[in-house]
Parts: sequence; C-alpha cells; structure tokens
Amino acid sequence: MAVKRRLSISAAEAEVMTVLWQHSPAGTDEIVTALEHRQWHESTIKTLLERLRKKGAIKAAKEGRRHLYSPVLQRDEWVAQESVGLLDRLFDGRVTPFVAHFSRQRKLSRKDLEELKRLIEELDHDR
Amino acid sequence: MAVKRRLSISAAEAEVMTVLWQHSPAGTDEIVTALEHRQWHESTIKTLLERLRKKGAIKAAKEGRRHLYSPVLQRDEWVAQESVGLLDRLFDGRVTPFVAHFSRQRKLSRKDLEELKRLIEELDHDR
DNA sequence: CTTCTTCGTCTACAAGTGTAGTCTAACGGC
DNA sequence: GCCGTTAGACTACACTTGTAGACGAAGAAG
Repeated sequence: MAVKRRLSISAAEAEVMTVLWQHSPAGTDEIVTALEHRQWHESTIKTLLERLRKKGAIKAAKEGRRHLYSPVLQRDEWVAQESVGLLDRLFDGRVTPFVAHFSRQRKLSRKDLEELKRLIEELDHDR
Repeated sequence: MAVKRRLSISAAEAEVMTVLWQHSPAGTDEIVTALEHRQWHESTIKTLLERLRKKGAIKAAKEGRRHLYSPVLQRDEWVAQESVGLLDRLFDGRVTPFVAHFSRQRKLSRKDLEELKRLIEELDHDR
C-alpha cells in the first residue's frame, strides 16, 4: 500500500499544480501558456515541474520527446493538508474558533451567514 | 502613522512569538525555558530572536546587560494574515467552502456543530 | 545527410530558514 | 583590580525556494 508521505508544495509549485488540477495531462507548453499571467520564464516553469516530479507530486508520461504531466497529489488531499495544518497550528485544531476569528476580521456578509447556516443544518441532518 | 508592512514569520519564529504572546516581556532565558520541549540549543533561539527583532516583529528593551523582549506584531494580526491568506489561496476567500471541506476531512463532531450553530446565531443577531 | 529548433536536464545563485558554534564585552565575585 | 561567566553579536552551513541561463540530444525541415 502506498506510503502517503506528506509532500510539501511551495507556493510557486502550487500554482503549477493548480494548472494541472484544472486540466491534465498537459505538456510544458500548455502549462506555460496557462501561467502567462505570472510572467515566468519558460525555464522557471520547467524547473518547477521537475521539482514536483522529483517529489512525486506529479508524474510524467513520454509522448514522443515531450512529457505529459499529470497530478499524483490530488487537490483535495493538498487542500486538506493545508487546512488542517493551519487549524492545528493556530486554532488548536478546531474549526469554530477559526470562523469566529475570521468573522472579526472580514465581517461575514449576510450571504456568508446564510450559506454557513445552511451548511450546518445539512451536516446536522447527516448526523 | 505606522506603515503596516506585511512581515512574514517562519514556522520556527512563530513558536518563539507564541511564547512572547503568552508572556512578555521576557528574557532569553525564560524563552529558552518555555521552549524546552523543542530541544533547541540556546544559540538557535537567540538567532530566532535576533531575526524577529530585525524584522520588527518584536522589540527589545535593555535591562542591565540583558534584553527583555516583547511582541510588536500582535497575535491577532498574525493569525488574521495566515487565515485570510489560506482562504484566499485555497477557497477564493470564502469561509463556507472551507468549513465544508474541513467537515469532509475530519468529521465535525456534534459538539463542533453545536458550537458553530451557536456562533452563527450570535453573529446573525449582531447583524 | 546537415542544420535549425525545441525539449528536457543540469547548473546557478541569491534570499530565506533551521540549526548551531564562536567571539567579545560587560558583570559579578573575590 | 583580575577572572570566570554569560548575554548578545557575528559567523557558518546545508537545504529550500524563486528565478533563470546553458547545454546536449532528439526531432523537424530542407
């Protein structure tokens, strides 16, 4: 069974992952195009891809002389790691204090409150 | 008026800040003691303190030949930065998807749900 | 076949981070 | 006043990260 090693993704790497999470497999050129707004040189993106591959966060399939990359680490997994990590570090692993704090910072809009209320009820029903 | 520059605190530095947030002003020795569980050499902690001071996250007052450190960056501020940062990066800045995702990972306990419900109602009342 | 182009790989390099050792000046004890 | 102790300052060093250039091999073009 796969040993799910906790692989850590840097900010820049996460942006590359985001592209692949939206559309994969993808070649370097596609990824470069998708990241145009970042104004990274092609080399930079190649480096990030290579680092991600070495870490095992993505895999590359040969297609001719090119590589087609696909995520191995799933977005859900990564989001979970980040979220749980933050909650543990800052809020003793509990979600309520997080919401409370957040509500003090950026006032939650009425819409947010409605959404949240609905979500809670839903969760409540499913037990 | 103070220009609130966004100062970034590394993980190790945050641990030192945590000590100061709990009790300050504090001298190096106290901080070292408070961080015994980390098994860091005294030098390490001195370095972290110095880095934090240079960044302006803490300030040092001379007391004889020692320094007494106090936080400048407040915990609330930092927690807000981290939280908002994560929400923006991963959840489009919205809190509901965060709670939703979290609930799928670590099942929210009944107690969590109750707490959350109470919090929402409260916020709801205050508009 | 020779040449141009294009990929992927290797190398680079400064800043930040984790972790710690060394040096120096001032303090406290005798 | 001299000497050991000690606090803070300075130095170190490997690893990660952001950012990119250089190089070599394989494919495309003619």
